[in-house]
Amino acid sequence: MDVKTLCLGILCRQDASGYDIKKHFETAFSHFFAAGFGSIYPALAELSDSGLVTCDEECRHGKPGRKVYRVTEAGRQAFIAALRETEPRHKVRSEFLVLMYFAELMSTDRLREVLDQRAQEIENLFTKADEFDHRFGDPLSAGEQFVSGYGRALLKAAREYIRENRHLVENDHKQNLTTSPRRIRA
Amino acid sequence: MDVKTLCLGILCRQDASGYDIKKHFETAFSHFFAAGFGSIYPALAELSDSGLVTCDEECRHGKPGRKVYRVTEAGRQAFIAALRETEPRHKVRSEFLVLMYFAELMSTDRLREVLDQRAQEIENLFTKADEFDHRFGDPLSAGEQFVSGYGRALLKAAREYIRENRHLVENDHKQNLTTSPRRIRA
DNA sequence: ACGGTCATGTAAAGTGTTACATGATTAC
DNA sequence: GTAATCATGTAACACTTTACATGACCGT
Repeated sequence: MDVKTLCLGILCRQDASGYDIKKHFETAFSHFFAAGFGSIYPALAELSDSGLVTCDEECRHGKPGRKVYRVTEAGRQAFIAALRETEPRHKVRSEFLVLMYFAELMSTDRLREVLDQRAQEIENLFTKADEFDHRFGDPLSAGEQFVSGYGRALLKAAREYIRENRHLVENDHKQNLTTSPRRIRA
Repeated sequence: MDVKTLCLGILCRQDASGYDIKKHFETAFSHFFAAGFGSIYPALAELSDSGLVTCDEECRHGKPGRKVYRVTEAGRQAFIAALRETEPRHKVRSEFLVLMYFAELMSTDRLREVLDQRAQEIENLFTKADEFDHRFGDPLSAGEQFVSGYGRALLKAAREYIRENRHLVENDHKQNLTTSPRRIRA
């Protein structure tokens, strides 16, 4: 599922500008999807061209002019069709785990730094999740509740695991970094 | 961190062919990094060109000729440097969670199907993790243990969360899909 | 004044995915 | 015999990331 389709989905919930949509990615979608302006603005232009959304430009004396997009009936149907066809994949790409995997090739100091940084990042994500859940305004939909709880549950598991197992990599007393053992193919 | 660097890392542990490296991505790295042949083979060619690895081609009467790569001292140092400089990011891209987020726009049947599929996928990943841990041959390194345990811990959390919370989205009694409520910007 | 937020957009570069093309060997 | 696994590689395509370019408004 690409950014274009996600934008369409967000617009099925509420009218929004590109900037609003970016905010949505950073809050509601933060723990399972990322998108930058460089993906969002072209996506909105394409959606507009194909008639899946319409665009009202607010007149402002300044240059840019805030553009508020609204989904059309065709757009809504297209998104519902996309939901029917999308494979429910789930992919992780973790440089953090790569570093842990190669712990033997890293200094203890660097390992500690990386683990602390990751632990801190997890705490920040908890805070962000709290802010999202307790924002006032609309109550959370069932989907939002499920997804928010999911993120929280995995965050909790990650925090606990790191706390209890960081010693596995930190206490790894290394010999010589340049001659650490290599396996020979059988 | 790109596929090229990861290939270099894998080669710091053991000599391998492109095919072997693909296997490594599918087993040891499966829950935190993915790479296909279309990334791996060009990466190995580039590593070879820049002198970070050498290549022994096994002569075979057939055409392809298995190529076994070996890291050079320069390559080893380059990888260790990469480990020092790599930011410990951790990104998820989950179409599954996107679907859950938009549960209101999906039929209960489709939601059940998606949840069952995800649950099954998680079970498969547990099986794969077991196979990886209990393979004979080399015992797991500290890094491998940490990463394998991490994957397992998060898998467990995901399984439990889905079991206990799928009702949130499944029991969402929908009215009319085409006119479900939309929020208006404040 | 200055920093943060609001606001839009383009272009190039980087990276990965998919499909294609080929063929031997091994296990059932 | 036939399917799976072993084995390499290219080319086109899709998509995202990053850097650039611009500027108003609001709070302190």
